[in-house]
Amino acid sequence: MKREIHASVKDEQLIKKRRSQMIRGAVSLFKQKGFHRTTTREIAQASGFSIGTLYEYIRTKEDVLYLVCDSIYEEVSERLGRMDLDKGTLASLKIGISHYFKVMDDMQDEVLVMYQEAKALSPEALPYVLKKELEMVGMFEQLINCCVEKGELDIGKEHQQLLAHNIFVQGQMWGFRRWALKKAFSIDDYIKLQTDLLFSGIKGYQPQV
Amino acid sequence: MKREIHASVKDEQLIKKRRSQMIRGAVSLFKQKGFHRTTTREIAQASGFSIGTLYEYIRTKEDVLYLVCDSIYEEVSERLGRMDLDKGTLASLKIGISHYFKVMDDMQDEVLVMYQEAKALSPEALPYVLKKELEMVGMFEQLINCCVEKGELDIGKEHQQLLAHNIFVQGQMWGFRRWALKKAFSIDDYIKLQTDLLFSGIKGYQPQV
Amino acid sequence: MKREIHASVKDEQLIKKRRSQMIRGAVSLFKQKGFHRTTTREIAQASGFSIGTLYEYIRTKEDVLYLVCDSIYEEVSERLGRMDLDKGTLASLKIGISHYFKVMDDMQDEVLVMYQEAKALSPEALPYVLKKELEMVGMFEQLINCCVEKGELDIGKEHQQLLAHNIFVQGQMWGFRRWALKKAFSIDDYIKLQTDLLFSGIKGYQPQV
Amino acid sequence: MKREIHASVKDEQLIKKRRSQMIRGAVSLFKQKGFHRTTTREIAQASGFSIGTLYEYIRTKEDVLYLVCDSIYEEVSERLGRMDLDKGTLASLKIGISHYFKVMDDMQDEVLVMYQEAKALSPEALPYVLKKELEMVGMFEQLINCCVEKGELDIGKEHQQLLAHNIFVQGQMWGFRRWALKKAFSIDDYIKLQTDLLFSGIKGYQPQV
DNA sequence: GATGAATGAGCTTTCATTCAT
DNA sequence: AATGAATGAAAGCTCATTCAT
Repeated sequence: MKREIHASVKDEQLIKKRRSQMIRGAVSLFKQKGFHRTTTREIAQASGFSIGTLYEYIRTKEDVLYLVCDSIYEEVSERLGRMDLDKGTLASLKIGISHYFKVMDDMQDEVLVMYQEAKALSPEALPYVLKKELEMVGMFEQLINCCVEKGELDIGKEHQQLLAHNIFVQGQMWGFRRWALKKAFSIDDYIKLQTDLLFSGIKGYQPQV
Repeated sequence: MKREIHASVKDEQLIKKRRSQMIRGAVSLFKQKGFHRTTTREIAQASGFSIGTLYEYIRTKEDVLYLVCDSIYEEVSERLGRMDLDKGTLASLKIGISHYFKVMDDMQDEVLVMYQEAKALSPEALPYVLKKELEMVGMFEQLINCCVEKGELDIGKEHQQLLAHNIFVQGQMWGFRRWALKKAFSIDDYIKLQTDLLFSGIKGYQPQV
Repeated sequence: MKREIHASVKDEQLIKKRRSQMIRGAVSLFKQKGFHRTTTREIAQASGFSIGTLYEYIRTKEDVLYLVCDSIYEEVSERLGRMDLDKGTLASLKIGISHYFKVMDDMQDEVLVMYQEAKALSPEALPYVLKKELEMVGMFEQLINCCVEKGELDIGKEHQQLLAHNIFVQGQMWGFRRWALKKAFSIDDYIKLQTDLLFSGIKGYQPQV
Repeated sequence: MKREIHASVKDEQLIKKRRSQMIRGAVSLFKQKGFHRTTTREIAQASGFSIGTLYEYIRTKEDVLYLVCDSIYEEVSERLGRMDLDKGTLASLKIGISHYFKVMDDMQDEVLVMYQEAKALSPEALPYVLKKELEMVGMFEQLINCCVEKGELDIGKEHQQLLAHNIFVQGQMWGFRRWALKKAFSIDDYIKLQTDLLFSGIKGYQPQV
């Protein structure tokens, strides 16, 4: 599933180093002007090497986008992976959400970039990215499901699944709607308020059958 | 605030007609390939006229995007505007949400386009679009606030505001995450489940101070 | 030699009127932005009618340039034609020059336009314009030649011919170098000084054989 | 004052070479069809490289015109600069004029191009070109002024200034009126006759006060 | 392994001209 | 006779990609 991006250069160490320079440069450019308005020359320059060198490590401009997206998911996954998914307490769920939201806050720019540019990936690369997303949603589903199994939570399968999506989107939302949210809330406010809404719902309401 | 897009043609009736052809054509193309990968010639062709004619009704390619975004907001606003915002019952809030989600379902393609391409608008056009978004979020805030004032709901100002954002984003989410959601839910499922989650929260949870 | 510019309209009176509107509008535009940077739409607008009407009175954009050039020559010729070419006195030559320079001063804009844009005429139209120029140079030659024949002047055929060219060009020069000349001289200064230089030459010089 | 034309290429040697190819190609095209009727593709082709390469060495089509004008002035200035401006004898003035006219003869095409197209330069570039012209006129003024100071010539400041302009324009005139002058004169005839007219004036004339 | 000059397909936009009304 | 909407060839310019050094 994971696409191997072709490099002409053999030295794996070097590839890693150059690509990391590349990703850093590209994220900063994509953030400012988006993928389409950024030229390969600019990416090369921001990466600290020449256009010729850039093409020693990728085959097409889209490869850069893929590398960027991949690296972002990698980092998010990695940071979320540290959570204990199987505790099965509401407290641990709450901690998980809070942790995720904080990661999203740290990676605002990256999230924004991915959010806006991922659709520019080719039809071959897109599925991999979407799969990664589902994996992450899956983490929240697992977190929630454990609570249900431990009897801490009483919601159906479908509610669980949608809840996981909601949490995931609310994390991203902090990134892509920050033009509106940041005016009103700090990240800590945001975490507190979202948690309240998620957990307590709206008082007095009874779901109808 | 609203930008007037310049047309060389004088006949207002005709401008309206041609622009609506243009928007229809453009939405369908942007949906498939995005704004940047769509050429002006393709837009002209999809609109049913020549490239020369296209430019009689706009000045730049970006004008097309603006017209598309504007028309989408116009339609969404118009359809939401029919809701009764001041009833102040939970039932009316629920109906409002359901109504909004259904509009989002009807306009999936348009929403997706706007969602992904709005950021390609120039810095001059963007504020207008964002303002429109806030207006719509504002509608939900009002809907919620009425319930609070009528004593049907007991949540603070900030929770109200964030709740409005959440509802708004959940509507869009049905459009931009349909690759994942549609597999699991119909729009009616989606409405039912989201309403449940919004209103009942997660049973057993007590917000901490 | 003179090109008939085709008009779809029959009424000769009207053709004359419309074309004169056209020339007035075009001169003012060509002056500002040159022939190539002026659009036919602008010409139509400046003439007070629609683009469709413009094309009822010409066949191509170049026709407008031709009409402009022709009308300028017409006016210059007509005004110069009033001079008495056969008096044969130095005084009358001086008067002729002064008269011509004043015409050039009155018609600065037109002269500038013609000067800069005539070369844009098609190979078919150019000869007519050049012929007109030679006619005008010919007037000065005649003026000079009369003086020679009356014994007022003692210069050879070739000197006569070149002198006529010089006078002609010095008239135009007042138009096309006004960015430099106007800073230093009024038109009356200019006439006085040029006449001095033309007639007295440089004191103390003896032409060598 | 002098505009630096931007090049993407860094090798200064190469820039020089390519631009000289470019100027040669462009002059030949501008001569035939003028600046506006010449396309950038044609310029590239005439220069011996691709359109892409052309734009590595300039930013806009107008840059080509500027480079052409600049190079012409450079060459004319350089060749005139070799004259001894401070000798102060009529003979040296005569030699200067003759030298200048010969330069103009050698550079007929270039002069014609500059003459007809310079006005197409942008308002930012034009002043530089005009300044160059005044510098060259200034050379003749100096040449003349030395003669006056050495007592070889007896004309006032204003006559000196205008005389310099006349000489300058007569040089250009050999280029831009060659359609008429070449029929009658060789360059040597032209030099001889113009010198006669300039220096001896018209016999028998007495300037009036 | 690094460089950057060269390439040309392809893009947006303009505008002279036509023709149905 | 007048109008102005429609047309599309053609223009200027960009930029992803290649490849000789």
